[in-house]
Amino acid sequence: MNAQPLIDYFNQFLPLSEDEEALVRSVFTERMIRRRQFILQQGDVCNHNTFVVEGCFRMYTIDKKGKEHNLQFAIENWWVGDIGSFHTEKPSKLYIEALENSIVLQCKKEDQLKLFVDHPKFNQIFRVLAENAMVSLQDRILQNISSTAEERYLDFTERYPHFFNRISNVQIASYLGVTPEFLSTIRKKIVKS
Amino acid sequence: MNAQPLIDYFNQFLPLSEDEEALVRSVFTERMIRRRQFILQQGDVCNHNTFVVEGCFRMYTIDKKGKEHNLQFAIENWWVGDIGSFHTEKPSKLYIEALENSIVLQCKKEDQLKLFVDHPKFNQIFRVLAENAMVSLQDRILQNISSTAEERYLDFTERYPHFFNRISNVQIASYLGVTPEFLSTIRKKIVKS
DNA sequence: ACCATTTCTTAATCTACCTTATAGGTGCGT
DNA sequence: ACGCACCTATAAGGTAGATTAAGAAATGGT
Repeated sequence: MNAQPLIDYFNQFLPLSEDEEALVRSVFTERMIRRRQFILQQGDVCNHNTFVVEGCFRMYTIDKKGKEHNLQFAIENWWVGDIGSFHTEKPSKLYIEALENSIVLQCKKEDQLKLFVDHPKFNQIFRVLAENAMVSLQDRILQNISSTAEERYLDFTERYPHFFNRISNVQIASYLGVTPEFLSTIRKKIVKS
Repeated sequence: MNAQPLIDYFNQFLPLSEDEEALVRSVFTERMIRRRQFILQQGDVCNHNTFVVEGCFRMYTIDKKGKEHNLQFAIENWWVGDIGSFHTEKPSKLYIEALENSIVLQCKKEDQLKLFVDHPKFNQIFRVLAENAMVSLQDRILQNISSTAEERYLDFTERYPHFFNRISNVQIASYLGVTPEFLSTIRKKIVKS
């Protein structure tokens, strides 16, 4: 079990003491997830907070018409989980599925609370993480209500160049909120110009 | 100067000690904002975190074509501010404008940091606030990529019934990402059915 | 090495939503 | 009472993007 990537990650924000590092090691457990495997399914309560060490995930929902809509991708050094369900302990509306064979570090809800109580520094780290997430979510909303699909696609390729060659266009289309067919015509138009 | 609404608000999350209440009183200052007045303009750095005691605000951006797009409204007991700019101290792309004569409580960046350092409890409160905000932002993104304008409007009226009679349809249309004309036809259709 | 599945593309038709324009309504200041 | 600014409604024509269908290319499992 190797929690080092997560400890390195935390140290970027705020250097951890030996104690705190030990606590992280004791609280997070490593798991291998195979491609197509789910770590959360609609109807389940999200009991774990998940840090991606290696691999790739998508978090999505299925609407009344049966269509999937990607809310978020997560690769190395990203967090993934349904925070709403995690907090309220209500059933999630989301699925989280591995797009590649992956390695994650997971922490149960009660253990994460222990982290916050015993070492307030983690409150600060997770506050900053949540605030950063807010900023990018706000950006994305602004984009959704103010840009065309083409502009959103171009921005996506610039903002997430590593996702781009790793995630299929079907998944990217679902993230951008367009059909794969229309993404295809967008791509053709961009290549031409 | 009356910080009681804010103190009541904090107490809902986590009861404050006398010390902490005093700190809140010393760190937040009251301001009256008149209708049409701005508390943030594009290009300025967002130096304050703002809690709305009374009144109503909208936070919006202006795109390259000169169109306004509402990102958020804020009424009593809501926070408003550009967190991205607040953190990075980079110029904001956003405007925050009062839609009604309003009363707010504001706190400077360095004072808020003091709050976090002196009383870690505020780290926890603001972590929970940020996480809650994340959840509703995620919901909104899912809605934007999966629903029609009519569905989004109906959801808005259910989710925010108090906004609804207080904010003009022009502003609501801008929040939903449609033109006021199209919102008008949506409303007509809903009344009919 | 093979078949099955998924992925990408192209094209025709269709719909949600935008644009522009016009007109009536409502509140507010003087 | 009047004019002015702002908000809402209606309608015609236009465009971004959806839907359906069908074929080609790539990928994966066994």
